[in-house]
Parts: sequence; C-alpha cells; structure tokens
Amino acid sequence: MGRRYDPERRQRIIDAAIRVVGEKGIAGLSHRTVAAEADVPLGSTTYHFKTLDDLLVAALRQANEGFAKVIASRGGLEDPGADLAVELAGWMGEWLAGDRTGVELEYELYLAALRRPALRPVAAEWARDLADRLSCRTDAVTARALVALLDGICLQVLLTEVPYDEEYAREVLARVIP
Amino acid sequence: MGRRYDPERRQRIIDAAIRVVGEKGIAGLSHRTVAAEADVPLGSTTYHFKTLDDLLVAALRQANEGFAKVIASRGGLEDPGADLAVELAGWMGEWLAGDRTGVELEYELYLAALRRPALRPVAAEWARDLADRLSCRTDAVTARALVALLDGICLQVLLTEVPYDEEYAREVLARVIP
DNA sequence: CAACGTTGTGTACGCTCGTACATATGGGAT
DNA sequence: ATCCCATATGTACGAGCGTACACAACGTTG
Repeated sequence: MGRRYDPERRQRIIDAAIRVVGEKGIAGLSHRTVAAEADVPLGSTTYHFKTLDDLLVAALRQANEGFAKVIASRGGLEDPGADLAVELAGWMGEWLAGDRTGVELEYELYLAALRRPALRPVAAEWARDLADRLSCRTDAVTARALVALLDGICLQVLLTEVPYDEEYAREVLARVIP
Repeated sequence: MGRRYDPERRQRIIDAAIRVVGEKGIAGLSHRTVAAEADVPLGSTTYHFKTLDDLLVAALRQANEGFAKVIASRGGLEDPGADLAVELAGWMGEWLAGDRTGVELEYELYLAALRRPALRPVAAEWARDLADRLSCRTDAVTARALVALLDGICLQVLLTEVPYDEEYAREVLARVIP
C-alpha cells in the first residue's frame, strides 16, 4: 500500500485543519475535508482524531501557540518604560490590518468555545496566558480588563465592519489603566 | 390539502428557528429541523426563506428586538442621576445569572456574523442601537467603549466559565467613564 | 524468525442535508 | 365568473456526512 510510518502524519492533519477552518470556517470542517487538504485517506483522520472536537482542540491549541509566538517576536510587551496603551493599540492595529483570514481563524476557534465545552479549557488558557503576560506591566484586575476590552474592540471591528480606529483604541485602553 | 392561508406561518418559522438555535446551536439549524419544530412541511420553510442565512437574519433581528425590550422594561438606563457603571454591572449580572440558553442564543447569533457577511449589518445595527442608548448618559466615544467592554466581559464569562464578578465589572466600567 | 500490536487504508452503510420541481389551492384582479 | 399568481405541499435526487470495520503493513518483542 501507500506511504507508511509517517511520524508527522498527525501534525500534518492539524495543519490541514487550520487551513480548512481559515478558508471555509468551522462549518466547512469535516473528516473528509481535512483528509483531502492533508492529502491523507479518510481513515487516517478518524484514526488520529476520533471526533472533530478532538481535532478542533488540537487546532485551537496550535493556533494559540502561533499567536503567542507573534506577540513574543514583537517586543513581547516587556519594556516597562513604554506606554502600554499605545503599545497595545498599535499591536492590535497591526494584527487587524494584516491577513484577515488569520484573524478570523483565531477568533472563530476562540468563539467556538461558546457552544463546545471541549474548547473552553483551551480558550480559558489562552485568555489567562495573555492576562499573565500583561501582569508584568500592571495589576491583575487591570490585565483582565484589558483583555476584555481588546476582545470587545476586535469584535466590533470584525462583526460590524467598522474600520479600526487606533486613536480611539489608545484612548479607551488608557482609561482602563490606572 | 392541509392548512392553508396561515398568515403567521412565516413568524412561526422564525420562532421555531430561535428555539432550535437555542437548543442545538446554529450547527443544528436546517430547513428540516425548523420545519419539524414549527410543525410545517419542509417546502414551507424553503418557500419563505430561500437560504438559511435569510432565516438567520430574521432570527437575529427578532432576538435583538426582544433584548431591546428587556432593557427598556428594566428602567431603560435613562435615569441621569444613577451611577451608570453600577447600573450596567448589575444589569449584566442579572442577564448572565438568568437563563443560560437565552444568553448563549443571543451571543451565538451575534458572533455568527464573523463568518456570515449577511448577518453583519444586523450585528452592526444592534451594537449601534446599544451605543445610542448609552449616549443619553455619556459621550459617543465612551458609549462605544462601554459596549466593547461589556461584550468582552460577557465573553470571558461565557467562554472560560469564570464566574461573573460584579464588583470587578463595576470597577473597570467606572474607569472607562470619564 | 514468528507472533503481536500499533499504525495506516479502503469501502460501505445509513443518515441528513439543500435543492428542485410538479402539483394543489384559493384570494384578488379583471 | 374567470384567470392569474402568490402561497403551500409532497416527493425525489444527488451529495456529503460520521462511523464502523475488515484488512494491510511493519516495528517490536519474545
């Protein structure tokens, strides 16, 4: 038979799932579509991931890791001298101005936790990680509030197609920081 | 043949769609499931709503109207003497403590706009309406920021299963209000 | 080298789905 | 009274779905 003992098979399936969700959304994700995208037979996807939720958990976790890497590479928010509101607003603008598919992918996976309890631990982990990262620069309550506000602002842009206004974001973020 | 000339047929289909989404989520919505829930034949749903997006638009719009009514009935946020942050935090706590199905329904319909452009105008309308309502009590920038923060706080509660902390909400909402 | 268990593969079953379409019905225009 | 057309209905088709399962390949272990 065909290719055997492919140790990265599982990883390639996750990558394919992320591409599929990015292109067609979670609604377009099925064992068959990932199989086709990853160029593996159907049985291979059902073997590695018994349910689609399992696959989604793996995909969301990997997407989060990629996102964390992007943050880290961009200075990492560690400079205690810089203005945090300015930094966050700039970073959000950069993110929203970039590849829209990637942004939608992240948020779709994140928001899917609303109806899929299996994804909630991963979503919670992600929110906590970001808050922890901000905690180096401010207190815990403010960090949580900043995460909430960032999410809310991003959602307004994504859901209502109102263009991102960096000055507005800077202004309201600054108000939350004591 | 069976029942004819049912002028409320369309409305009953929308009501059924809302019930279906509330119980099984958008993923469980189909012409067939709505037809069964509304007790009408399959052809009736496809006749009144050519696509599921059409049906979702109608459902989201109706859900928004119901929500607006709830706000209006609860004092309406019009009293200029009351503390706005306290009012909003209390109202959010009441909403999140109530029927979880209803809360999830609202947010699922709202967030679905991320991947369904057809829903975006309705989502935008809803966000604008709420901001307008708040504008009686504060300036436009603050109103928008409050909507974003409310959304972000609700999402944290819904996605991560962290219990709602009204005191925290009051505190950070107050910071946004100049 | 033989038995075994993990990993990979192909296929088929039963189900639900959106869609199309032929047909029926009766209110309103003429 | 007659015709037209929006409304309503039932059925059938093809596609895609999750799942199950028998079988193939090969590293590991004894």
